[in-house]
Amino acid sequence: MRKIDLENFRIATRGTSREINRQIALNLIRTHQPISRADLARMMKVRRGVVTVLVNELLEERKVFEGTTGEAPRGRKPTFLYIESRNRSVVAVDIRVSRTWLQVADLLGRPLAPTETMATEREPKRMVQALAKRIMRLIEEHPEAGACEGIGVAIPGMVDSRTNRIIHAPTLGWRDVEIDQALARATGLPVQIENSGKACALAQMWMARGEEAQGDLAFVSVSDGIGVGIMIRGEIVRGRHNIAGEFGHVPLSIDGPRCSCGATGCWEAYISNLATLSRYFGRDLREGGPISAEMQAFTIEDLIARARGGDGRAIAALQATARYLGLGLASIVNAIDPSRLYIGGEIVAAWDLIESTVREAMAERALTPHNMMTEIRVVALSEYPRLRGAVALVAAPQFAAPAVA
Amino acid sequence: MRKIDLENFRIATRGTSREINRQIALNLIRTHQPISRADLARMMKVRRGVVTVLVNELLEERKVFEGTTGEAPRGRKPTFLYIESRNRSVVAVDIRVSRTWLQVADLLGRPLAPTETMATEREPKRMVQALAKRIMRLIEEHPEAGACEGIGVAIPGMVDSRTNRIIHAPTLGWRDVEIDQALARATGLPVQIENSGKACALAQMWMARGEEAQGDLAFVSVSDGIGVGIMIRGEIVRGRHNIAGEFGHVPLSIDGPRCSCGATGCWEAYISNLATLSRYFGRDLREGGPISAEMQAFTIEDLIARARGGDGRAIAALQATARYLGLGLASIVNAIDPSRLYIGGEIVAAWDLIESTVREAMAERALTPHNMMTEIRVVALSEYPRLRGAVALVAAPQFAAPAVA
DNA sequence: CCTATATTGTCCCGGATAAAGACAAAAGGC
DNA sequence: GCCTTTTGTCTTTATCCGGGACAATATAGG
Repeated sequence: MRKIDLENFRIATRGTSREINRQIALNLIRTHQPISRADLARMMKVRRGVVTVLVNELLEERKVFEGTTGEAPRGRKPTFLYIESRNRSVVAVDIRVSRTWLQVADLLGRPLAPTETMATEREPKRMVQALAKRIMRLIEEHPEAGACEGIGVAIPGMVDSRTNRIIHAPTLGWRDVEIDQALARATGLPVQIENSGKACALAQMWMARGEEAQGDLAFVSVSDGIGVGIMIRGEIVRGRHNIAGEFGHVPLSIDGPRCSCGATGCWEAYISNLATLSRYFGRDLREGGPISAEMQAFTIEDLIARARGGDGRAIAALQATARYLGLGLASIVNAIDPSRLYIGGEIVAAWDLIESTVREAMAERALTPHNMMTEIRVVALSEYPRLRGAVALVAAPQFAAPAVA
Repeated sequence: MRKIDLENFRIATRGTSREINRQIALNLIRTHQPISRADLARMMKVRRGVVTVLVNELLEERKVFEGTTGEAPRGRKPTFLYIESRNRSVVAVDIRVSRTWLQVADLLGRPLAPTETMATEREPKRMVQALAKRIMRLIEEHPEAGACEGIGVAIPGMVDSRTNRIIHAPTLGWRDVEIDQALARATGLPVQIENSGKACALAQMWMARGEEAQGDLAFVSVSDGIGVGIMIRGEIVRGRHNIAGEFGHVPLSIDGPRCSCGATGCWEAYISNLATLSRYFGRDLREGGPISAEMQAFTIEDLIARARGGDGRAIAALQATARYLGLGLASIVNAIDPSRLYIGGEIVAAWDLIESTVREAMAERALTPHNMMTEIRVVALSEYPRLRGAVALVAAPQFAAPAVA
């Protein structure tokens, strides 16, 4: 039951019904392709006549195309409909401190070329220039991908959803930076920019099929920082300043270790990669002492390898992180009660080692038996969730529900 | 940007546009009454002809009525439209351990009779009988209120939103209890039942005017327990099992005092009335020792009175609670980024004493300057937020946006 | 009192849409 | 060759928004 926003509503006009039904049809084709007009009509519970009209419009707009004719046990054979994803591509960009990843994908998120990387320039203007150059080259090198419909950029920081400015990206050291318009000018393409946690959550919702596409979800990315994106009723939870979802800075213990945000005892201070490595090297989490050269050169992947090799201290460090991960997940579960949690980040490579600890910790604090059992899905690094998120930034709006009432 | 729920969508039919526009008109009348057809047309940016048709339907359904003619500097005088709230009433019920409150109100939440109370029976079946009897008497005693359209019940516990069963109400000691159907049978009226935090949030959103009706909000009720309700995009955040919003059991410190939920260090364990009183009486929060007879007879109102009288220990206890209240609010602000926070409960009687402490603590952990400044509104006990919430349970659905796509 | 002007509310017609059903097209079985 | 089944298109009808005309009502000014 939704209240109508009386400061910002949209009257239904003559075209509204058509718009709604066309978008439903488009989405059913997206999730069920290949599909015939007759099947569409059955799913939508309308007459085939209506579907014919809707599909004709979608064909004319080149949003779908007619493919092969299918098989039927009797009667006329159906002509299959598909989303027009040929000749329509998206460039996805994932900017992080360590490196920047790029990918060309189609509108449904399927990669059209191997993932590439480039160095991340710390100076925003130089970064935009380098990025634009790289994107143009990428597009030229892949003419088979077809016309690029836009660039999606995932950023480890807060983005103003109205102006698209980067308000603050702590790890990059960017504050109040505008890159979307500069990038759009340099490439001549529309640019969508969003916080990476929110982008990941968006992709999980839009690219899921069947059961997984249902219900609310939270995406938790465990990396240098903790990125969280929340989808409720098919929408990103943004809040007033588009900074909702910062569960990384909800405390586990208000007098816990110091966090990069200035507060103490944030979840992030317990489970970031730095926190896990610090535990292994015996660095004082609470005071945040100097980082040794040895630790500097050591990655979370190295630590996981040592844990698999039987290194007791590595195992202990991982298990401690796992426990705190589970305790924090319980906070999300109690606050949002999502249907599913997605976990990404380097640490999922050790999921088989930590899963039981995570679940136990979560069960400790989850309020109800149902809550304790909340499904957890691991998103492997090889799935490039942030790049998929960046694709979704461009692709999802084309399939979104029309705003009405 | 919303994703269409493909398992549960609604096609637009011939009547859909009309349904949408009629509901927009109804809501504009609700928030702007008295209002003329011509003004409605201007607000909706449609021709007056369309409004005439919509309003005629609303008149026929007895949802609005034509009142006096207004004044105009020139030209034909407008006939004002009003929501039909005469002859349509709601019975609101707020069940709590200590007592049960009742009120008769009109559809817009305006009280039609003084609030009444009755004892709360601990046995559900007996409670339903007593409640039904009391409600029938209340309706008989107030024939001027008009036909009762339903009973709204606010409960300090978790309610299954599908079946309307009370899953667990810890303070009442109820577990898996069904009272809505029994109450409906006994009274012959439709019954809506909901968690009191969610009901309060619903009322704040639906009964607000102007600026206050905009944006997302969270309602925090500080009492025996901590009830939280969250409204995002005009909808209650329910989650999968209708238990979302339990920020009361998000920790401030995982090794903090024991909480009634079984976990330790929950926000509730720091700021519930019991926690504040325990601080005053020097009772060990961490171990949760026995409650002295003196403390048993002492209420939070008594403590506030002593603080106002200059009792240093009372002031300290209140300030400690205020600080923890602010720290927990920061969690909500970081997680949801609402436009406004509403605070209810007995402690708001001391708001002038604790406000600065609350805001300082909130600022300590809020992530951005904007976040720190999140508006806080105090809801006095005399406004009976839970009763208003119970009214909203019955009234709001009549004004809700039609579910489409 | 009459006229011009302004405002409100109603009515009618045209174009767009969904609903229902008829019809053509296509394929297999007897 | 005819019947049945299935797909997809086309036509008709009722509903609804969009636009404009028009009546009703009130004020200002001569």
